[in-house]
Amino acid sequence: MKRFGSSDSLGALISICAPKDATIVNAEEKCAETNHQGYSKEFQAMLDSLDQEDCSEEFTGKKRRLGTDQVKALEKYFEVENKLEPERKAKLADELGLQPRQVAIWFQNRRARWKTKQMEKDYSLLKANYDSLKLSYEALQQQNEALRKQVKQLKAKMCREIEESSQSMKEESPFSGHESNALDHTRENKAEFHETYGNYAKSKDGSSDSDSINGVTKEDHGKPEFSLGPKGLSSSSSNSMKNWIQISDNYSRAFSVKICQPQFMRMEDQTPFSSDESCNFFSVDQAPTLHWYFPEQ
DNA sequence: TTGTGTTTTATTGCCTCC
DNA sequence: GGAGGCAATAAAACACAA
Repeated sequence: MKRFGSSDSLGALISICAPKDATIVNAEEKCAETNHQGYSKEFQAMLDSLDQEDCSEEFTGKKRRLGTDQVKALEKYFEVENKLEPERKAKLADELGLQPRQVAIWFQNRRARWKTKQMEKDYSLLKANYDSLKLSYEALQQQNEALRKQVKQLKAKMCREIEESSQSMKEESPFSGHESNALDHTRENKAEFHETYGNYAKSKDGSSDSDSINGVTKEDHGKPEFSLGPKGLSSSSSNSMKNWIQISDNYSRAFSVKICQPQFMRMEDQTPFSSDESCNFFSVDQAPTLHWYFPEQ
């Protein structure tokens, strides 16, 4: 039933369309039937009463388009249900004066068209979503870029400030010479300090040096001012030394602790110095290290 | 009128389901 | 194995610009 070529279709057409109560018959079928002999008088009379206009078009075996009303009716049925039950198909074919096969083919083609349109709709929807997403992405990218620039500027500014403060400390330092000289001076001064202040502590209460820390007794902590010793260092230079030590101490607390513990943080994330932007402010050439301050470490 | 692109109808071959 | 669906395709009908 499903398979028939164009030669078969005429025979199938004739066999199908021996209508008992058909009111509408396709012109193609009508013409075919007209040419066929052996129908009852009643059927022949019905055929004769059919629209002569349609029959005047000689059937050439070519395709014919469905009528507007037929298409409208089929569309209406398609809206309700896009697949046909065999009974419904037969009924519809009967109502519209078409072969059941024609109805089936029409539905099949209609489903194909619907699918294509649906795919186009889906594509448009997806494209719209994609475009919207792309716009958001680009906006975020621009925002990201602006923030990166800002971070870069802030890093540079911070570096400059650190460099400036480092420079000012360098100028303020009593050890303007090479670091090794500074270290020598420090050791020398420390020895003097030990000698002088240690003796002072001993002479004061006769106690041993055990209560003193690096020559400074517990009681001496918090003293507003003290002298490093009578030999070689004046009062003003010792003040300067004390200030330098204080500044350096604060400085090391403020920066070196973080910088010397890279295992706890990502430098590029948590310090203003990325690997390529580091100011190297602890380098020998630029600023004094604090080795001299704790030579035993 | 004609060439060309689009739409519609119909066929074919393959697949799945019962 | 038959019925029916689907994808691919052929071919006719139609629309329209040149």
